[in-house]
Parts: sequence; C-alpha cells; structure tokens
Amino acid sequence: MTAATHDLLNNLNPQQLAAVTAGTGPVLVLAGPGSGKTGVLTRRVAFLIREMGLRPSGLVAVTFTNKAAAEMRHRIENYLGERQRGLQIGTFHATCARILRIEHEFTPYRQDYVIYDTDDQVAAVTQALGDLSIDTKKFPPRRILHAISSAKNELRQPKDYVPEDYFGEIVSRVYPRYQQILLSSNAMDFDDLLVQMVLALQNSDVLREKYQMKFEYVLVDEFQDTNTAQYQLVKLFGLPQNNIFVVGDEDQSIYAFRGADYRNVLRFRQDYPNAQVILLEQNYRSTQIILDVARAVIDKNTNRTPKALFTTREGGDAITVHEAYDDEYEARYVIEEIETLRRKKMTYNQIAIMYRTNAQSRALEDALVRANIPYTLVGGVGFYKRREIKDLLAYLRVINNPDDRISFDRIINTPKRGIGEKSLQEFHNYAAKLNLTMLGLLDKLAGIEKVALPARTVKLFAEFADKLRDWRQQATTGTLVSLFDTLTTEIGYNLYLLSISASPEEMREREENVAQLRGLLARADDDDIALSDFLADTALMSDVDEVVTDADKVTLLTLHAAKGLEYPVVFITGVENGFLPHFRSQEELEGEEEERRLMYVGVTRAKERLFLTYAFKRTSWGGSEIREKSKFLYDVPLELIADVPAGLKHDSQSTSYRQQTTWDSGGGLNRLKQDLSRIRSLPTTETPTEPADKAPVRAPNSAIRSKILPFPGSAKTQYQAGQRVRHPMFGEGAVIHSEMDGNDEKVTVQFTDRRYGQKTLLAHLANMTLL
DNA sequence: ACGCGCATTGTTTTT
DNA sequence: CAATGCGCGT
Repeated sequence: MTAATHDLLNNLNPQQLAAVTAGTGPVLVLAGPGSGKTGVLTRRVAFLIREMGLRPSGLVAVTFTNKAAAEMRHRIENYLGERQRGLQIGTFHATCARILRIEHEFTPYRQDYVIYDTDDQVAAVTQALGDLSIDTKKFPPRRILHAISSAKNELRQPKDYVPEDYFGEIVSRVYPRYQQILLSSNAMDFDDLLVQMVLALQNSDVLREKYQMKFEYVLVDEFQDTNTAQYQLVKLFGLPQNNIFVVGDEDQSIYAFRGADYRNVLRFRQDYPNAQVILLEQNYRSTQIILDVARAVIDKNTNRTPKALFTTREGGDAITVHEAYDDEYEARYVIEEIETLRRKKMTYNQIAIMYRTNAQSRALEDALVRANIPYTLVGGVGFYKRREIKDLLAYLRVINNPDDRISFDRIINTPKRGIGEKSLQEFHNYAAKLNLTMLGLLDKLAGIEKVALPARTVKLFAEFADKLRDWRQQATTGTLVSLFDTLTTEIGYNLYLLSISASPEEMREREENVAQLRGLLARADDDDIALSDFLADTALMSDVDEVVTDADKVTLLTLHAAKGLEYPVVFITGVENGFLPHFRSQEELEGEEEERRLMYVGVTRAKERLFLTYAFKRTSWGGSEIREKSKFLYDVPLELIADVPAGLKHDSQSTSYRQQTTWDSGGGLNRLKQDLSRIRSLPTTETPTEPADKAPVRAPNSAIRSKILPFPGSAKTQYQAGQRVRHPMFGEGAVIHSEMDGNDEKVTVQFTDRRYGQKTLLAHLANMTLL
C-alpha cells in the first residue's frame, strides 16, 4: 500500500470528517454500531500527530481491551510509520499499571507490586473473613468482594464506606482488613489500579501537573462503559485544557455489573457544556434488515437518546429465527446452516456463534467437533485460569515479590512438602508477632529458639527458604526461561502434575500448557521484559485479546466478548427468557434494559446474515428444563423474519408471553421427524441419535428431576393482576401480571415511581406487601 | 498431614 | 453436572 491510500481524510462522511479534524476542547462522538468509530479514533490520533504536530507521547488513548488497543496501534502505524513511537495506547488498567509502576512513590506500594486477579481477591477476602471470624457460609466471599469492588469503582475508601444494611456492616468490617492484606502483600487488585491512580493524582500537585502537562490530549473509546473512577481519571488527565475526545454509544453499554454507567455520557455533556457533540449515524456494516431488527430490540429502552441509524445497504436477507427441540438440536441446526453457507463459498472465519453464558458453548463445541468444523473459542476457562499455570505463576510472583501472601500460601505446599495448614498458620502468626515479613521470617526461622513448630517443620521451611533465595538470585542474573527451568526441575513439577492428572490426556494437556507458558517467558526474554512487567502483562491479559481472525475457523464467543467485532454471519443461540434476558438481571435495577443492549450488540455484529435460535427444552444440571423463547423476540417485526416459527406467530397476536411451541402437540413429533431426517443427511462422522431416545412428548416421570417446570401460568399464584403492592426499594405499584416459573412466582409490576417503571420480580425475593 | 469419598451447592457478563 | 467443602480414617 502506498502512503496515498492512507490519506487521513479520504472517504470520510461529513460527520466523521468533523470528528477527525475537530479543534481543541472537549468532543463527544456518539457513534452507532458500524459507524466507523475505530477508524475515526485512529485517524484522529494520526491527524493530531501528523497534521497538528503533536508529540506522540503527548497524548493518551484508552480502550477497553488489549485487543482494541493493539488494533488501534496497528492502524495508526499505517498512517504514521515510525512516527508513532512513544504513543500511549492501552486499556485503562494497563495504562494505570504502567504509570503506577513508574510513580510508585506516590502510592503506598512498592515498584514491584503485583496485580491480583479475581481468584486471588477471593482468597484475600476469605483470609480477611477468617481473621475477623466471620462465617463464609453466611457471607460468601464473592458477594463481599462484589460490594468492595463496587465501592472502589465509586472511589469510596474503606473509611468512607457507609453501610446501608446488615450485609453492609459486614462489608464495612471486611473492606479495611482486605485492603490491609493487599497492601502488606504489596498487591493491587484490578480496581486499585484505577483508584490508586486517581488518589495519587488528587493527592500530589507535582504528579498531577506532570501528567496534565504530558498528556495534552486524552482520547477514550467505549466511553459508555466507564465507571466513576475511570471518569474521574479522564477528567484529571484532561485538565486544564480539557482536550478530551470521547467516543461512545449508550446503547452498547453492557458492563454495569462492574460499575460502568452509560450516564457518564450525559454527565460529560453537563461537565463540559461547551463540548462539541458529533453524531455518527451512518452504518457501514449491516444490511437495513439487520439494523431494523436491532432497532426494534433497542427501541423499548427508556433512557436513551434516539438515534437515526441508517445504512446504504438497503434490503438484505431476512433474518432467520429457529426453534430447536433442545440444545443438542440447536447445535446441529447451527452446523447444518454453516455447512449450507460453506457450500455458498462462505468461509468459516466469516461466521460467529454467540451466546449469553460461557457454559452454553459446550453443546456447540461438541457438535462442531463431531462435524469436523474448526473453531476457536474465545474466553471460557482461559489459559491463565488453569491450575498448572496459576501454580507456576504464583512461584514467579513470590520470587518477584516475596510479600505476596496469597501466592505464597498457594505454593508453600504445592507440590506437597509436608507443610500443612496448621504449620502455615503458625508461621504467619510468628511473622505478625515478630513484625517480620514472610521473607524475613523464612531467613530467621531456623535461628529462633522458642518456636511452637516441630523441628522437622522448621527444617522444611528452611529448605524452602534456601531454594527461594537461590531462585531470587537467579531472577536477577539469568533469563526468565532458565529460571523457569530451574524452578520446575527443583520442585519436581512434572511429577506433581502426573499425580494430579486423572488421565494421560489430561497430563498431556497440562504439559502443553506448561510448555506454552515457557514459550511466553522465552518471548519475554527476547523482548527484554523484566519479571515484574511480565507478571503485570499476564495479569491484565484477557481472553478476548487472543481472538485470531486469519485462521479459517468459526468463532465461538459470548455476547460481551463480541463487542467491537463484526462478522458476515452471526448466530445468536439460546435466545430464551432466562438467558436473554438473563434471570439474574431481574434483580438488578434496569437489568432488563442492559440485557436488551446486549442483544442489540449481538445483532449489530452481523453484516449480512443473522440467525436467532432458541430451544424448547435444555439440559442443565443433569435434568432437563422446559424453556420459553425470549420476550425480546416478540419485538422483532414478523416481516423481517424469513421463516417465522409457528409459536412466535401465534404469540405475537396475544399480549401475554404464554409458552407456545410446536413441541407440545402432535405437530411437534412431525417436526422432530423432519428435523431428524434433515440432520441424518448431514455429513457427520457419528451416527445420529435414535429418535426413540429423543421422544419429545413425554410425561414428566421420576427420572426427570423436580427441576422440570410447569407451564407458566398453569399454577396458582400469590399475586393477581390489578392488585396494589409495596416494594421496599421501588415503592408502590400495580401488579400487571403474575405467573409461576417453576417454584418461583414471577410478578410484573408497574411502579408509580417513573424511575423504576415496569419490573418483573421474583415474589419470594422481592419481599413485597399487598396493599 | 494427607487423601479419599460423600454431600452439598451454586448457576452471568470481565479488566 | 461440575466444583468445592467437609469429615473421617490412615
């Protein structure tokens, strides 16, 4: 490609051009899906540097995934070549981590601080709960952690934590202790990276001025997914000249569970009244039909700026909605369609299969393997979550930072070296009593006379101390790989792996993972990366970052992971109530609106073909469960659907969401037979399951657990339409509808308070009173 | 201290 | 159906 092809201002529509060439001051770009947002952002960066003469180090660009950052950097390189050296592009977390490493003296942490992932955090909370003698049964560490994390996202320190209920009381006691454990471990969790950065900037004029001078321009992608801490950070970096360029789309805000608040878009307009607002409404990605479907889904949301999304790609294929008998048939249907597309010269890497929860990938994977279709799975149980990887990284972390208590506790007896729970507790007690660090005590333990540990155990600790000393020595002199090799040999890790592996395949898999980790270390050696930086990089690496697009494989991923990506063909599977909207979303304020946005994100990933599938029943925890199609499907105008399933057609006439499928009547059998004969003709390596095993109409028998749900509406409900109720949080309201969902009663209530509107709640959780 | 087996229990999304 | 947790026996 020539330089001319890359001309910055070529092929831009007027709005895009305005965004790329905007002057100084705050700019808010509201960009619909497929409107060329990434292109605008990258050209803007290139424009500032090439045309406005800005130093590359004079701007900071933040994205939400490392992949997005890499993509941006790559594109900018095309425009600028070598001139982009020194450019700061990264996720919020990675950007903060890098700065904090340099500026650690403005924080209570040392330079070699480590980053705790979710598992480490849970371990630390459990530790704190133990220290405070709080029952982990009554107060699950994960819930406490969530509360702490929310507080941090709001920049609330332990001392500022105001409990609102009994659970909050507990949190307010655990939070400070948790923070203490992290600090003494010289460890930050993900949230701390943001919080400590904000605190450091707020507390030190010197530091703040340094970075405000340095960053003349601040650019933020996916602005609708920022939380309070991130918003403050942007604000602080941007002062005093406020050259802040943010790009976002309220309709694609899908990270509320980690504190993201799309209202930050509104707040931005309030905080910067002179901000230039640019709307990118032209979609270059999808056909009109797909956009119409997307709009139908999102239009039901209340708190949004209506956008006039349009595309020049008029028409297009109608979308396909398919009702499958169960999850297995759903998977087979997807495969059948993939084979058909393939015959029409579509390649595998043009196809993505999406779902709401990672667990749903299982059935799809099985089917793909059987059909011999190559695929890549994004996310799931990622590489860094594997036990062997976590073990070995914990060793490296302790070598890097011997204060890391969570990692220390993980490895002290892995592989088994005879130091049990009791001895370890005693060890920590001593350290606390003598006010020594773990390393300090390790070095001294053999010399202390009155130790309540048996001499044999003291000897075991001493042996470990000797090894640790050697490793730490080697870490400062040798390469990472040589350290790794010494380490794995000396602790006999292979033997240990063999002992924990249930099968030869499992052993082989684990060995491969270890080899892969060794490969990563080798690469770090090549790039001259220090141990602490390597550890930080791995901690901040997400599974989404590993998406490879060049290999000819079908991509499997969650709807969340799909954001920012696009595919000619998209399958969204499991479009059922309970998944989409997810049942847990009912408990959250505006939860359903977020689920709609999630569906919207999924739909708008598709360029040409969109398939929505759901199943009549689904296997879960061994039993099987009758499912109902997603309420969102009723919002899709029928004329946009190629082959409307009978159930959907009937239902759309009525106002209730009563379950209707073709599977619960005689017609279902015929449909199943048709499906079977079609599937039989598929080129699979395995013989299809016998239809007898799959008889669709079967009375619930004892073999099917009580999990099987009665048809909604069939059982007696406690609440009836028309009744007035009071909810402890949402206030008064009127019951619109109520039905039984298994053993739970689902009540839809229209609340008087406009902020809450209509909500569907579970009766036994909602704690409502009849008026 | 350790390992085995049984029981329980939880079930979203991710930097 | 996992994965984890607990109690018991060695």
